[in-house]
Amino acid sequence: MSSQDFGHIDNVSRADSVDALHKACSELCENYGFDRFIYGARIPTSFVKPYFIFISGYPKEWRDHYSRNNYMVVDPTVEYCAHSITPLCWDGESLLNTDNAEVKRFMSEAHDFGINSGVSFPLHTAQGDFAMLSFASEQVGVDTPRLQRVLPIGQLFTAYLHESVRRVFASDVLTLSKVDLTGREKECLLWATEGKTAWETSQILNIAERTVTFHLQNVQHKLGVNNRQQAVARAVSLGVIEPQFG
Amino acid sequence: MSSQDFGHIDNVSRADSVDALHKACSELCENYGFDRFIYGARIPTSFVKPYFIFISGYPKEWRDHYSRNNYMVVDPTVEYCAHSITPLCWDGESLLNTDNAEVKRFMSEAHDFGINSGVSFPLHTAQGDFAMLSFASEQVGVDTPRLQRVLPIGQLFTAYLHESVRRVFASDVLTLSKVDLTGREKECLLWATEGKTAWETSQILNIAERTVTFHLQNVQHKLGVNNRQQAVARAVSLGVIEPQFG
DNA sequence: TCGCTACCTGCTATATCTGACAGTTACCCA
DNA sequence: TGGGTAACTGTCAGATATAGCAGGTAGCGA
Repeated sequence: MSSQDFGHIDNVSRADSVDALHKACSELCENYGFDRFIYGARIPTSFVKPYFIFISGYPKEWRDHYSRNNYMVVDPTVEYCAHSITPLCWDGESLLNTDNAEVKRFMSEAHDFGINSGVSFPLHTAQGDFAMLSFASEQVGVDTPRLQRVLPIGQLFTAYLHESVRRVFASDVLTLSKVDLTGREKECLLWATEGKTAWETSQILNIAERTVTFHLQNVQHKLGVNNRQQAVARAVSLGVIEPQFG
Repeated sequence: MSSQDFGHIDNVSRADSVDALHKACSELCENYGFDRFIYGARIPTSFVKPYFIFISGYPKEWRDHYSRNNYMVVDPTVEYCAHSITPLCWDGESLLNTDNAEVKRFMSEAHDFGINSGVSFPLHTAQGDFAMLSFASEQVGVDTPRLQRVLPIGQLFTAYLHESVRRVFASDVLTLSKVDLTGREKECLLWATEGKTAWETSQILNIAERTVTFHLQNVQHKLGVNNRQQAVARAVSLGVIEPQFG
């Protein structure tokens, strides 16, 4: 861990364009002796069709092949990162020892594009975002010293990177979580997530049942959804409401 | 970043008891010149009454005072970490400059217990857990070099720590997310989160409306919930279903 | 062959939600 | 004083969910 690493963190924090973000990743990647990097994020705009953001330092041909074949659902590093919080050190060699034919094919094709080993950093946010940053090497087999060096800064860098991505990609999709509900709306929604009916909630809050449905209707409109269960799903996944501390 | 740091990571990864977890945190804390540490996690067993886990190296009196006053909802570090992904370096001095009287009181009371500055590492998981690890110092004002040293390893350590916590605290609350739904059940649930009615889902999946409600009923029973909206809320917050990659 | 699981379907009665009607009260700020 | 917002309430019709009844098929392993 050198003070130079904070230069990388600074750079990515200050980045104000996609190019600057790309450059920051690229520099860190190179600095730690990796050949390629790729960052990907999944924003839960919808469960069926979420929004994806990529910043790629991978070969374009491999990226095209990857998306054409919908490899996101096959890629074992994605599978791991989507459900974990600690970095994954991987190498094609050992991942080939799988009984899953699809994964096997995937890894051998990655090999053809010079992706042989690397490390992936998973990230999850309170707003339901899932992101990961991977550094890849042409080198076959694990290089423990290099991995040990990159692990701490990589984990930290990924967090700052994603923060900047949300800032730079200030598009509509990312402002969805900025719906602000009133206190009552949140309360009614909270009890709805707990499986209470409008009548039950009315008893809890000491108001009329009609009032509860009124607030929940307003929530539905604000979130732009069809019905109560979608409102609940959205609110939970976007972190609009969260488990209580009190 | 020294190779000794991986000793800390190793220790926490291998920990098989609360004491061992406590020891691992304590050692890292001391190693980086901090006086106190505390780890807290919120498990979304319920939105109204989630489950909390603490591993505390804070003074017992302060902890008691803290929980008696329900300071979790006041503590600005908790507020920050609950919604962010990057570490927070804080010092009582600057946090006293707030217009919020409650926060002001909180910080000055923390000061009385020797909590004057520190750093907090937030963590969020795909299973909806929120956790944070804080290191605190009696020293007033920020010590930049020390912070720069601890930032990378702290972020990484927090991830491994939380992973171990979930392993060690293998109680019922943590196994809730292990409900396994059948393929059809997940599909029906997925469309329910998208605001589709049972009839609409039946059209999408080319099955009878009755079959959709049948699967959703099974989901409700498996999750042990009262109705569809609670099923949706639970499934989303526990990560039982997630935004699609395909 | 038996038991288990996933998956599928029909009927009925009641509970609940949804949407559109039409309001009232209180508070804060310009 | 007017305008905005949050909170609150009522009625009614139609859509949807819930809960119980009672089934059927196909595949898989003991």
